[in-house]
Amino acid sequence: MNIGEASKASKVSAKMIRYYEQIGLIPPADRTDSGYRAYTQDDVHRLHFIRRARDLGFSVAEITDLLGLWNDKSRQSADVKRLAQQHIDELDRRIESMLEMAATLKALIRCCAGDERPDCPILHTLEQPDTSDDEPEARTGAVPRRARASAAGKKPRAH
Amino acid sequence: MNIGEASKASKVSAKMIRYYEQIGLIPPADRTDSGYRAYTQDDVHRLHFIRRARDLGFSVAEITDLLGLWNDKSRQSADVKRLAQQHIDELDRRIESMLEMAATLKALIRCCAGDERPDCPILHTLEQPDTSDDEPEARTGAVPRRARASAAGKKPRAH
DNA sequence: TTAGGGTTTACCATCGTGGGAAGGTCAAGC
DNA sequence: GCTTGACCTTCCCACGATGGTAAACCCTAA
Repeated sequence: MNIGEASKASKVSAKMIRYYEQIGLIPPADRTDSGYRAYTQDDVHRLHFIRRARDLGFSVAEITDLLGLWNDKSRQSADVKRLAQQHIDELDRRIESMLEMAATLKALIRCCAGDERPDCPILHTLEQPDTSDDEPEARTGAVPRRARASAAGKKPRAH
Repeated sequence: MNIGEASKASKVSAKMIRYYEQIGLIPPADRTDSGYRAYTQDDVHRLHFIRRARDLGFSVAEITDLLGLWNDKSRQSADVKRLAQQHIDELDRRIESMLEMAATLKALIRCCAGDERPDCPILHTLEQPDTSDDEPEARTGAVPRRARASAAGKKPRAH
């Protein structure tokens, strides 16, 4: 099977298939005499597995581990569960971070007239030298802004 | 003020300050005779504005617009509100996408024994050739998997 | 045989951030 | 004065996952 056919069958772009091979996520494909990559059903199966894991937001690094477990017939399901749980935790962290951003913005937007006048609490707030929590560390149970920001949007998925 | 002091005061790293200057988000800083960048209180103020906007998840491109409005004393608050609303919409889309991923994973995890045996519904599901909706287009009101994936995690914020 | 489509590699871009090297500058202490 | 350490400068590289393009090669059907 050509890379194009494998791509269609697995729903992974040819570009990405070559990339996955390059970074070692998948083993180098067999080649025809003329240098074309040749794929088997099993290869497509693995690519599709990858594709579905990506759709669930797993990073390539995490998928490396998932593939390892997938191929390990003596795996312990606890290991898979732990990987998945870690990923869920990460997702939850990022969701939480974005919810906070959105909540802050929604609160600001509610106070903005949104008319022809220049006064705007949104800009006003961005301008303020730290309104709510400012003193460096601790006090309330609020998540440190730094942490919020860091957790915000790693692992892009724009294909 | 040195770039180091401006960095501390604005909570924007020196690296980022230079980068923002390079991409034109902020005007080139004045220089001392020896070539050091020199910042005023106003410059720090602007950097801090940027920092706060980044913390709310605005991209540099969006902040360009926000800064434009900030400097425009004859702005209409409606314009600011529209920008903010668009950003909220984008955040909501990404949150929704990640919630779906997390929900799927949580459902799978509930079915995983998590013990020493190899059987695992998580791997099993990743292995399946598209369980629920498979036929190419439309049918239920489900969001196309493609769209979900694309909206997943743009705009990283890892500093 | 030729035309059109698929494939190969190689490079560039994204976006925002950090890291580091090589060299210049400044201020404090001797 | 000179040294030392902290700072600054520019320039390049890396990340992660993906898309784009270009030049060259291959395959197949007409």
